[in-house]
Formats: sequence, structure tokens, C-alpha cells
Amino acid sequence: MTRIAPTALYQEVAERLRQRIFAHELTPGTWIDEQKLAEQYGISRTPLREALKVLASEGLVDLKPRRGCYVTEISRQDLDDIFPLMALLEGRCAADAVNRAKPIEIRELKKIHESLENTAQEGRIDAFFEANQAFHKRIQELANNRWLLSVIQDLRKVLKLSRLHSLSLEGRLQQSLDEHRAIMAAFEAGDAVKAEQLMHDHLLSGREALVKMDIKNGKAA
Amino acid sequence: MTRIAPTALYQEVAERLRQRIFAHELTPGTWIDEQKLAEQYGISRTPLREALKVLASEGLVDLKPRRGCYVTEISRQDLDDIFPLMALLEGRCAADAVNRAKPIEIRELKKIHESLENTAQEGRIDAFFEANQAFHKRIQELANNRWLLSVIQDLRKVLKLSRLHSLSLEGRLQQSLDEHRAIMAAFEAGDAVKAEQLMHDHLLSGREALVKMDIKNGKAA
DNA sequence: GTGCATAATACTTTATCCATAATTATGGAA
DNA sequence: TTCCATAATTATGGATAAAGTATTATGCAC
Repeated sequence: MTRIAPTALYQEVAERLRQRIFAHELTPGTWIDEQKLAEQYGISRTPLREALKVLASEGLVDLKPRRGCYVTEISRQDLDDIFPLMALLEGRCAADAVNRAKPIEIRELKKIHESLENTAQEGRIDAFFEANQAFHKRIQELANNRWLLSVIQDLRKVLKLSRLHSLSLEGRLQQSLDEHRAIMAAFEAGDAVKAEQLMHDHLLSGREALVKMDIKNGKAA
Repeated sequence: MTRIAPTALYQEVAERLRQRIFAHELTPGTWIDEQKLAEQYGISRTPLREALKVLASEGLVDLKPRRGCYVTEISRQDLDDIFPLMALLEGRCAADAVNRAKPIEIRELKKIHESLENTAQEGRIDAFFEANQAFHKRIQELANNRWLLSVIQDLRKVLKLSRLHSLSLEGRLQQSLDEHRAIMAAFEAGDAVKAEQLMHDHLLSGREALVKMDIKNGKAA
């Protein structure tokens, strides 16, 4: 019996570690014990080490030679650097997507947007979060630029390191929804320039909310 | 005697492989024989495999599970995707750099530009190439955005896979020089908007030259 | 003669083992 | 009591070996 998707062990391990890091089960700054982890997963250290190399070049962990592996700590400066960059990139995505999308694809996007409306009204935070991700991802796919997509996804992984990032949406659910409505309208109107502008500002306003939380909680990242 | 920079073996191996790939000694599409390579370098296959994982997440090689490792083949579509993206990113870099750079840093940049002028006049292609890289890199550093920098450098690595890319500069040395002069002038005038626009177009005109060569040679990438 | 199946070979993948370097703890001296 | 040095322990990094899977070639059958 040959597997349909022949993924190597190190890839599966990398994915499991990613999930644990995103879930903040492995918090930034903590040391990753290779031996213990290998034992936990019931594998040898070799594929684990290879997985850590992959995570390191994704920026999720820091690999200090002869000193071990640590979950990356993201600073406020990093967030200040990444958010404008994401705004730029996702803005471009939106513009390209508007220009390329066929009517049927716009309708499909609209469906995702509607599930966003529904989950918001029903107050299902986690489902809203999911739909939000799906909406953004779909637009990125519509832009049809493999490299733009991969750059954005890599940066998003890094953003996920910040606990505040996932929490920030909750506090501005209504605002986020409004912004999404406007973006959707620009798509339906075929206005690429406006879609770019709106998406750009949408990302930056996410950063704004995060700054406010940051101040309230009085701690960094 | 403890080393100042304790780099792991896999990192050195990764760097050596990068150089061989960029030099097109390992051409796109070719299979990388782990055993032979490990023997050549006089190391075991473990660090070599780890190096390949790193190169894979940089996009320089394709790691097909159970099928081995191949040098990435870059398509014309990839170039069409990457160049506008680079134009966007380096344009942003230029704008940020203008806004952040102190007068002394502008003067340092000017020095690099002048060596560009000199090497061009003397017809020293390879030195011109070096200075060109230094100029772009310096602007990226002046933008002072760690993540923007790393994204650009990653994409540039991928571009280097294309042989035509390095050749394209030769055919448009004068034009490239003119564009650099204009960019330098925008820096000295402190005009961020203009610098962004010029840098953006500079990248795109590089792509244009590449398309023309492509047509003349009648082959892809 | 062509197509399919089986076997053999070769390469990837994973596990175990060893050596080296770093960190921590303990003991002695100031 | 505190600081420095030395030794021991622990973890990382590299090597080697074994096992499993994929591909290719050869042989047989239709």
C-alpha cells in the first residue's frame, strides 16, 4: 500500500511543531529539548533535527549553534516592521485579484464573505476567525502569483508567534467586518485601486488594534 | 581556540552549495547525488541533508520525498511573478531609505554610486555587477526593516537561478547607469515618492531587458 | 512484438552511536 | 560570603549502518 501523499517524516514533525508553536503550547523563548521531543513523538532525533532546520528558515525557531533550539521571540519592532509589509503585499494581492478574477470567482469569494457575516452575527469567534483567514487566503490565490503567496504566508506564520495577534480580532470584530464589506464591494465593482487601498488599510488597522491592546496590557508583543 | 562565529557544518555546506548553484555549476533540473556530494566534501550525509532542507525552504532546490533532490527550475512565469514583486518591495525600500537616511549615509551611498560610474566607464563588467549589488543592498539596509530585507534577499536568491538574469545587465549597462543616477538624485533631493517610483521602474526595466534576450535566444528562462 | 509483472539494485530515510563543546555545580581560596 | 576555577554531566552535532521504497530492467506470457 503506497501512500497517496508521500510526505517525509520530518515534514509531518515540522507541521506538528508548527501547530504547537502557533497554539502557544511552546511559548516564545522556550528551549526545545530534542531528546525529550523525539521520545514523545516516538521517533529518532534525525528527522526531528531536520524539521527544526525547516522551522528555523521559516523564522519560527532560533537555532543557536552548540546551544540548542529556541522558539523565536517576536519584538514590537518586528511587528512594526511586518505589518506595513503585509499591508503592502496583501494590498497588491487585492489589486491583482480584482483584475484577474472571473465573475464566478467573485461570487465564490462573496460566499466566503457571507459566512463571515453569519459567524459574526452569531458571535462564533473561532468560526469567524476561520472565515477571515479563508477570505484573505482566497484573495491571495486569486492574485495567482505563487511567490507573492508564499512570501505572505511565511510572514503570516511569523505573526502567529505573537499571542496578541490572534486576540486582536476579537476586540474589533465589528470594525473588521465593516472593512471586509468595503473590500468585497470593491471587488464587485471591479475597482482594483480601491481594493488595494482598502486591503492595505485593513491590515494597518489590525496593527493599530494590536498596539492599543499592547498598551492596555502594558507588555511587549 | 574557540571560533568567533560558531557556524555549524550544515551552514557552511549550504553556502557552498548556494555558490555552486548560482554559478550554474549545478544547473536547474539536475539531480543532486547525496552520496557523491558527501564524499566530495569529505563529510557524512547528515549535515548535507540538513543543508538541503535549508536550501529547499529557500526555494533553491526541490525536495521530492523518496525521489531525491533537484535544483529548482525557474520558469518564465516565475520571472513574471517575481519581478513585479521585487519592484514593489525594492520601491518601498527606496522610499523608506530616503525617509530614514541621515546626510552622512546619503554620502556613503553616493560613494557606492560613484564606484558604479567608474567601473562602468572602465568597462569592468564584473566590478560593475558587484557595485550594483552593493548599491541595492545598501538601500535595503538603510530602510532598516529586517523582514523586508530578508524577503528581498530570499527572492533575489531565486532570481539568481536564472542564467539570463546575470547576463541581462551587460546589454543595458548604460541604461542601468542612467536609472541609478536618477535614483541617486532622488536620494540627494530627499524625494521619497520619486525614489520609490524610479526604483520600481528600474526593476521592471531589468525584466524588460530579460524578456528581449529571451526572445532573441528563443528559449525559456 | 508488446505489455505486464517480478526481481534486483540503488537511493532515500531513519535510527543508533560517538565525540565534542557548553553549562552548571561544587569546592577552594580570598 | 562571594567569586573564580575546575570537573562532571548533559545536550548538540556528525558519522555510520540498516531498512524500506521506488525505479528500472529483464523475462515471460499473451
